[in-house]
Amino acid sequence: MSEASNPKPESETADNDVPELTGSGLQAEKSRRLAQLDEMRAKGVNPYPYRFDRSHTLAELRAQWGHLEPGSETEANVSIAGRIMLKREQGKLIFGTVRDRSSDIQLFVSKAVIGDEGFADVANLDLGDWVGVHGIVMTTRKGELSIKVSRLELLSKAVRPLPNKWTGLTDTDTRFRQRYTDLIVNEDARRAFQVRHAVISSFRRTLATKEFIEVETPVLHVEAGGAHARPFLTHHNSLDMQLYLRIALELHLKRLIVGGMERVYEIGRVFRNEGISTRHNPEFTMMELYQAFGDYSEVMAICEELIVQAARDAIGTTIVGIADPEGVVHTVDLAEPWRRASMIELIAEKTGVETHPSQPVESLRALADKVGVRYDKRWGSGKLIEEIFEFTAESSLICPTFVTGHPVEISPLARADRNDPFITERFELFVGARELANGYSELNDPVEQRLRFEDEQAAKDAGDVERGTVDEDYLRALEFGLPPTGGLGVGMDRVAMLLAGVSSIKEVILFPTLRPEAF
RNA sequence: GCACCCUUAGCUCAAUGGUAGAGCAGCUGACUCUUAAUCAGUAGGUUCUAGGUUCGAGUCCUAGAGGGUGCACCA
Repeated sequence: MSEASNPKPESETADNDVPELTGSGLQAEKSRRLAQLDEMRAKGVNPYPYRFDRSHTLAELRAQWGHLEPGSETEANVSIAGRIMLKREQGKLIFGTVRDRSSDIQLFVSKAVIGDEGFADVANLDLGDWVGVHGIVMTTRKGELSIKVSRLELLSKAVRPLPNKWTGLTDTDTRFRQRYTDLIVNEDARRAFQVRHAVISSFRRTLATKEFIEVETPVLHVEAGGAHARPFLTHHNSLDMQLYLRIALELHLKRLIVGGMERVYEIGRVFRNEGISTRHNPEFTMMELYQAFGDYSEVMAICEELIVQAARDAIGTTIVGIADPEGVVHTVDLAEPWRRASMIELIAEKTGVETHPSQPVESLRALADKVGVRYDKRWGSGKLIEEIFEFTAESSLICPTFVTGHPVEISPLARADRNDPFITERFELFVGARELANGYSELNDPVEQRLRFEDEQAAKDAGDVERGTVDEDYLRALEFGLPPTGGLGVGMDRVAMLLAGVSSIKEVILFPTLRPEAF
């Protein structure tokens, strides 16, 4: 602590023994800081104390004293804690910036106030150190709200230097691998995760007002059903059995509707063993809800309400900028009524050709050829229609759009449309050309569900690895009676992306999946 | 999986095939109202890895590693 009295000559004599203390490479820098810790311990000071009691967060401090006149000095003695982000030394004065989770504040450290020893301790602080500060609330002559420091204690030493204080950390690899560093120096990163949190908590509040019950269902599945995706495979030792990580929440949640819970939802991680892109992470977060006695139009309304409310809660507005696939940003008000259009309507809009899943595959293959969609010989009319839709129309769906009327063939868990046996009462929500949500009137006829499962199994047996199997327990549940039910699934990461205004899913997943780093 | 691009100091970035530099962070010194403080000085490099071409490679070639973007996959 008394380094003012014996500053550097000693460490320079030590240079001969500890060459790492010379220079300013990373190793030398760490050695220098670790040596400070040794000096503190030698004086009986614990450089890693157990706790610190603060009187105010920095936001509370700003709320209470944010409007002081320049040159004011209060009687208010406060204690705050945070991380040193900036330091400006000026002879017998040191200015510092401390940041906590809520805000930041300037420290005003005067040698005359804090004393020689305390002043030397402050001078020895490095950017990144955690400190607890006691002092008086004041403003400088220029009006900057500050704390005139009477005492400062180190709460934890940063042994490794922070990235550039002005440019921050921009290397994406390092940002994602060392998310802690990213969060320290990049305001935008902190903000994106605040938005994500606000979205999820908003969903929970909205659903609570509608009397939905939040549940947790298994992640380890005997059969990976509820979606078309390749699963991750794992193994349980004592049962000596193969298990899958879930690819969807759907089938367990609907069992709960059979059980009479009527309104359930789950926000949970699902896992799909597929490619990684700006829109895909192998593990991501889905919200699925099921509501008894409702159909797809009812959950469509809930979907709209959930997302509009989340926008208000997370960013305080329903107006967002949405980039189209060309990168042009469109200003969109999410509060406006969302467009509803059927898949075959949208295909007709783009191609001028009327399609329907009842048509023979040949005519749809001809259209696919015409618009340039590659297809598999095993695909039926329904799958062809979906592919044609994705290829021709999807990229133009910038404003929120409910696409409805998916063919039965591609919707094994959705109920057929009450007016058209070839399509389902299903919708997908597209915003910014990205699929955000999916919902339908749930198929509750156990006999028809078995036939659909058998079609899935046949496709899987024919080599389509993403298709499903016959889930006998789920069929048994349906045999006990699933009431009319509307179901909804929302990709929470993508909603967070939309509202945070970021273009990569990695910006809203704290620790995205990466190859392991070589150490 | 395929194509293209990137990898240089702790961080952000320079460097016609010809002695690897700067800013920030660090260190030393000056400075009692700074705000990315300023000023003077100083130190810091396995140029991602392994080969190759060349009198000479951060730069060119080959292979590999990691990352990014696009495509494929993703109902």
